[in-house]
Amino acid sequence: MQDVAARAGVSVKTVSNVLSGYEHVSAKMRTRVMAAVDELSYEINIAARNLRVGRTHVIGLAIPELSQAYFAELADAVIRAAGQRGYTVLIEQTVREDSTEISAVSNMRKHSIDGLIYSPLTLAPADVTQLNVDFPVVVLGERVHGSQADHVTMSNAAATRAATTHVLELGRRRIAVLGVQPDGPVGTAASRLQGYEDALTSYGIEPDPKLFAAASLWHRRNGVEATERLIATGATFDAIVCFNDALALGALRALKHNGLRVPEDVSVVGFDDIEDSSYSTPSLSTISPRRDEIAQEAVALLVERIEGTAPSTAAREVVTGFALIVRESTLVPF
Amino acid sequence: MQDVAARAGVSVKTVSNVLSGYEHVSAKMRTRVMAAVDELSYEINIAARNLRVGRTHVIGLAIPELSQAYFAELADAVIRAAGQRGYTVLIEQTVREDSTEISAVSNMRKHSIDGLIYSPLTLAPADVTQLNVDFPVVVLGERVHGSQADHVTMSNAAATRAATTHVLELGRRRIAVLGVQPDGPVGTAASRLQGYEDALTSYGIEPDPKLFAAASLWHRRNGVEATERLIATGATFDAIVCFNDALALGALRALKHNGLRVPEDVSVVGFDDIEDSSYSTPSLSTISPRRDEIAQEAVALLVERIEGTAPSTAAREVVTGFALIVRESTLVPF
DNA sequence: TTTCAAACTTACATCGATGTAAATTTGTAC
DNA sequence: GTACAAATTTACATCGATGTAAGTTTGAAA
Repeated sequence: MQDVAARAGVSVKTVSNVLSGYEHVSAKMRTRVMAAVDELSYEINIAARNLRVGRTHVIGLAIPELSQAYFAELADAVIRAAGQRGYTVLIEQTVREDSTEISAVSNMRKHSIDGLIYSPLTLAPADVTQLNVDFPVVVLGERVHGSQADHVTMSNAAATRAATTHVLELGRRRIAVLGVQPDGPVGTAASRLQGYEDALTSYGIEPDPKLFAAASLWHRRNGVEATERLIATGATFDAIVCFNDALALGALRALKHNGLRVPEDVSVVGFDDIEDSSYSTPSLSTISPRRDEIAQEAVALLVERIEGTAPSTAAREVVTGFALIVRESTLVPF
Repeated sequence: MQDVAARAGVSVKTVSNVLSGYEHVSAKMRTRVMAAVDELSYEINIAARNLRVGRTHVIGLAIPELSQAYFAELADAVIRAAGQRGYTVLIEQTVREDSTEISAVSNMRKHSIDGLIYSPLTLAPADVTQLNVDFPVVVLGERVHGSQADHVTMSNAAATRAATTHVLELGRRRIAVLGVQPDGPVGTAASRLQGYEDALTSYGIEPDPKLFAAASLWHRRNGVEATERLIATGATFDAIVCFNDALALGALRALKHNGLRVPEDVSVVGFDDIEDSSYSTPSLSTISPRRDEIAQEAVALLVERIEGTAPSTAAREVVTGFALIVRESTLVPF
């Protein structure tokens, strides 16, 4: 920066002012400095700036696993949203095969991020309060009592109700549900189960625990296993509401394997609208969350906290929309 | 750090030595310092260390798109491999919808990473030499003449030859190929095309350009479109070798849509072994690269360069293995 | 007891930017 | 021509760690 200042014939501070976008800099100075910057192909030292300013313009994104399509697509959306605001994203995977440590942020990086977007999966969002970090956190998922953090969530209950109502309208009445948490209702799974039960109830149907298929993880594998188990119990069903698309794709696989046709014998509906859902055989009806909207809102809330421009210190909750996408897996009426 | 030193009754430098793992520190001192660290729940300031040391222990990973399953799974593997060596990964997406800029590393972050793992897709790896960065780079893909960078690659040609030979052994003879680059052979696509042609030739079959289905991008969408186009030309074929799984999954969809049965009428084989391939209908035969091996090798090479422990300055090339996974899409003999 | 290396301390410069505050120049309106 | 705000400069401290180099203590071997 010294060199640039010398070359442009201005002071070091002026160069700094130009590069950090200080308001009161004349256009003349700005061009002169930028010319010198170009000539010397100077690039500012981020580490020094970080040290001095105390900010890194990096935000963390804590997700269970990048290899799950939903989270990969979410990460993509968050990276783009953050990029628009001049922030870089550091991804932390919270489900790790190599250690028992499930801290959302490795201690090493605690002080190199300005804030965190935290997407817990089956974890109860109460864990958020245990994060114990000194930067702002935005949680993806419904707000829980006592949480100080901002939350961005979709209407899980309403969306699952819509999905369930959709198959009810097709005339299905024995509707299984896939993805129930075996250890009692928490977080996202609890809300989705609520939506499912509400829909049934409003059709005068009593939810039947025999049609609850548990899955602690929501991978394809678990969808296959849970569906096989459900079939093995001898329970009869004519539809499956799945708590995410991976489970649903696994279910499709297991149903076919057992000679059940989709959608003729069983309607299947998923949740997430990951890319695969459009291309599976049959293609999957699902709930499409507004991923970009979620990402934008989460980044916006977080950046407001980081930069101190949030209107109030009270925890906020943003609820994003969803859409029911009807594809082949629920196409044929009963 | 001052406070910790005072609390432990040692000098600041000793604290620094303990925390940075300096060799000549007695166990007594180490425990004493660590106790003080715990009591004050002190955490070292990364920004200051970065500034002083000139390293960040962050490596960049430049991939086309995180939302593509292959790259998400690769990123996952790289993050784990890097984590084992004490490095954090910063992901850069090189295909961006929002700008024309396709620089592998945004200038802002150029100086906050110690090295880069670069996975070009359709780009010719020659672009690597234009990267013009002052840190080491490891390229995923075959080494090109003149490249100074280390390369980690799988045997693309051999793997595609194996895939093609597999369908030849089933008795298929009119074998289409999906994913050919429309603008001439470059990079990965070129190697895979070579392997396909080699396999045909060794069976005494002349490659037929009418069976070349071009796709500039390798998404499911392009697989559908290219397959539809291929069918529309009226060309007859009894197998499709696809340059990646997304294309293959798109092809499965298009074939079904056109009343062609897989594997009875057409054998389909993919490349990458992404998770979906096991769960599609029919499940997809494919080439499984050793993703973990690729990630481990790439990180190892890069870290050696960063830390100056590489045995020589000459560019190295590591070739990783692969496996042919046979599933339903190539199950029935002709 | 002597000797020498390892362990540790001390003091200070340094990495490269930005904040502060006071001083000076420039520019515009009256 | 004066007044005043904006633009700019200057000088320096500072963010929090680590490298250097010289000096002191400790401990084990000769």
